[in-house]
Amino acid sequence: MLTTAPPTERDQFSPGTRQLLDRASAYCAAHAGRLTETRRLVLGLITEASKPVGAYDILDHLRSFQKNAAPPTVYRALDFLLAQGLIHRIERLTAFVGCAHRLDCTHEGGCGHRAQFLICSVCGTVSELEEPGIARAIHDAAKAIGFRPSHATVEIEGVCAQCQTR
Amino acid sequence: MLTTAPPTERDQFSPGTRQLLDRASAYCAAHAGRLTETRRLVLGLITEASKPVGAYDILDHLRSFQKNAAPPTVYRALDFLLAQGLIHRIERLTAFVGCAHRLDCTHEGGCGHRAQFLICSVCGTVSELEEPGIARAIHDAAKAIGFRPSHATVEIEGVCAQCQTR
DNA sequence: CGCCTTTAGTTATATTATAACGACGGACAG
DNA sequence: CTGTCCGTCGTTATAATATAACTAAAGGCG
Ligand SMILES: [Zn+2]
Ligand SMILES: [Zn+2]
Ligand SMILES: [Zn+2]
Ligand SMILES: [Zn+2]
Repeated sequence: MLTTAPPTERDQFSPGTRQLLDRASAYCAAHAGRLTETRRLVLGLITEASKPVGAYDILDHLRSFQKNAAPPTVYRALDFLLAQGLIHRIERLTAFVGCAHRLDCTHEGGCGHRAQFLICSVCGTVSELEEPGIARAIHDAAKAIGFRPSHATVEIEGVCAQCQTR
Repeated sequence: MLTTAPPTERDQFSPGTRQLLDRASAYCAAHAGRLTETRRLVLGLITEASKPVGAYDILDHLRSFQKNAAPPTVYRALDFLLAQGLIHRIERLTAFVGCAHRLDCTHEGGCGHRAQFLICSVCGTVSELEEPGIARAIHDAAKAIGFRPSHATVEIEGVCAQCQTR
């Protein structure tokens, strides 16, 4: 009889996603990290989603690949991907999105990636900005009062262009 | 024998805090809200703290006044205080701070209060900014891509001036 | 192979937040 | 006065998010 092997990413992820995962794998290797099977699956699941996904949503889907996945499985993968800069956490949604820029960053090693996020309250999508003007305004305001910033969370809620036309 | 009455806010809150609570009470009355006893205690506890406080920290302290307080007790008070603009939620800390500006706002009714927060990663204090430059940069960037913003969360992590000198 | 480091499995628990329903009390119309 | 309405609160249970702690396996390397 045929054995019922668990599905692989090949069954579930689009070619575009799998290509991104391959690039991410190379990126990790170049930064002293290993995009292991679990991490790759988690990044793939986040990439395939069109909206931010919660950790337990990821866990549910991950279980279709690995039946014994548990919360630490997901959180460890998320920690790694966050450290590599391959995903972002959206604080206001307690959810995660893929980074739109990291793999295209030309600064080899420690690109100071500072993004802002636009959250559409109608369709739920999140888009990522890299506006130097915002980063500069924040930096200047902090400097003016002697505060040394290390990281800024900027999450803008509103209605996206597409949802305004409906 | 003397009855062991539970402590009142008079026993626990400083005169400055109690004065702020009186002003907040008048503010609520002017905005179709009632600063009830529980809400007043929660706002007082947040005001007395020098750092952001979590909902369950508030609950612990609230129980010294009301022994049967439960999570919904605190969260309902927090929801009210957030709606009135008397406190802010710091997303990155999952904690709450008193608003530094609201009671001084001169716009009667619906002051469009848009603040930014500086979180010191050394001492844990949070200070509130109102930088028009940051708000404008955000608004301009959103407008440029057709996004209509309704609210922006800006939380800047770093080291405060005081902690840098040590 | 033998050793060490990283990664992952497993169980339990911590932390934050909300659902649901009934009771109570003041405001107010009749 | 009295009945109704509505905002508030008490209470119990549960949902949703996240981590601690320990063990086992896997991979890199001399
Ligand atoms: Zn990014
Ligand atoms: Zn939209
Ligand atoms: Zn404020
Ligand atoms: Zn400090």
